[in-house]
Amino acid sequence: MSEPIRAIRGMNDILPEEAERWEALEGLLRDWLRSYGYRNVRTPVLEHTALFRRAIGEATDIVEKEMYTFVDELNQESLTLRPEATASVARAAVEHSLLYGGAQRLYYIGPMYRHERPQKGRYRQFHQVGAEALGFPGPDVDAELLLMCARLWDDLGLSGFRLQLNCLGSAAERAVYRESLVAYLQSHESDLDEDSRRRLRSNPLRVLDSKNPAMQTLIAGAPRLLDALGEESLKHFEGVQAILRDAGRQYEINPRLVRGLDYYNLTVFEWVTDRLGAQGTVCAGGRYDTLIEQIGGKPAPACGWAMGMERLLALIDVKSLQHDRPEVYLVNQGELAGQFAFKVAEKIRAQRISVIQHFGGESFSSQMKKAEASGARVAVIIGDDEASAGEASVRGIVTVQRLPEPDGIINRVRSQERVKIDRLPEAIEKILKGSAKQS
RNA sequence: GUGGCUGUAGCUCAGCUGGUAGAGUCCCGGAUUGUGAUUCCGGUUGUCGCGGGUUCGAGUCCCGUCGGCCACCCCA
Repeated sequence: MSEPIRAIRGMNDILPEEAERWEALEGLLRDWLRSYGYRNVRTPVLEHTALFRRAIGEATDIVEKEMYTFVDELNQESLTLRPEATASVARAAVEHSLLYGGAQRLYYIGPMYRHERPQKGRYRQFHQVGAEALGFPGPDVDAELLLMCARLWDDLGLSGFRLQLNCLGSAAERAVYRESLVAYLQSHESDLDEDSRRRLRSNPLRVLDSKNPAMQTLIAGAPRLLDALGEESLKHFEGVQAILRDAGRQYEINPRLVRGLDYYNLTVFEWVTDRLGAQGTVCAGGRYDTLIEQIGGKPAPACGWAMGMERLLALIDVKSLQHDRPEVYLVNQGELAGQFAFKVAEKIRAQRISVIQHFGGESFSSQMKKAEASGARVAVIIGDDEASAGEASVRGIVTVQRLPEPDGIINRVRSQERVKIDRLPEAIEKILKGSAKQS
């Protein structure tokens, strides 16, 4: 045997059992997004590297060390697997003049790629659902984007989320603040840890994000960005908060909430939970009013968030997303019956009833076991008898719990009907309706 | 990228201070020659992650390597 080829580290196969949960969640998310007027966009997973360098920022961790970037040998272009999709959506909006007809509410669902060491809630290929509201300047969209999340948590039965909010102001305000922060940090440079010293030069605001306990008193004493903001920024921030308060939604202001991507301004936020270990952020985003202009479009305000699908799924009760099961299992034995089974199966499927056709000619006994294990509610049974008569037997399947009966035998005598195949769909429907009533 | 823990059947795991690789589950056949539970009988599951070393002998000890998990870091 030759060496088996394995999947790439941090990139997971999603097998049927789990894929069913994914499909159920995706369906639910699409309905939810549509109910707020968000429309689907699908952009390529591969983009020119320059897009992310320009949008996310050269000095960010994502761009510096986490991107899957390679040169396409055929034409010597530098390409990158998208580490996030906001840049792509903005690019697509600019490229196709999507905002010409007014503001747009958009959403996407799909895989993203970051070369990080895998751990719980963090993979190299992971999936995000994201909403982007392009062309809306006011705090009302910011609030809508937050309130819709709150509603999703309610719909999914999830509790324990905390909403953290902050306001980053404008680029000009941050530049002024940055100077006072750098001055403060430099005066305490000897107390800074190695990471913070590096960031002091590259991205000083990120120092505030440090989780190092030894740094906390120093950070607490630093000048606050909120104090450096002008009237307009504060008014926008207050506008968002007013709507949240009015809706009765709790939030906390975290003045140290900075984001890892450079394009954010004004409102930034994170929904966090303590049920996921170290990767507790399930949804995060904010306003990015300068991004569209930065990538070459006509200036337009924008706001959005992204949610980690793997993290979301990890929080959702397994049972709340139901299994797919076929309606009919088609038992057949014998050569003639095997041929006839194809005709019977198609006859049933023509009525939009799902059928699993048994292959392999095992004993009736073992085929009936498989029928029950499949979760089907009806068994259609064909032997050569039925096949030569153009008929099929129909039998309801009752799922029995595995409890030992007093006499050791479970009575499974069920009515079994033998019908011409033209009458088969109605015979099946009758049983399906009957068992639906029972459950 | 750094650290800790970990790797035995498809899955869950046992395997003592080195001495012939095991159990449960799952799957298949039969008891039941055309029908689902339980039970019983029989059967298939393995380069013990990989490579090297020590030894008469390694699943077990040592070194390396790869994968997994968790944390740092980062973020969704």
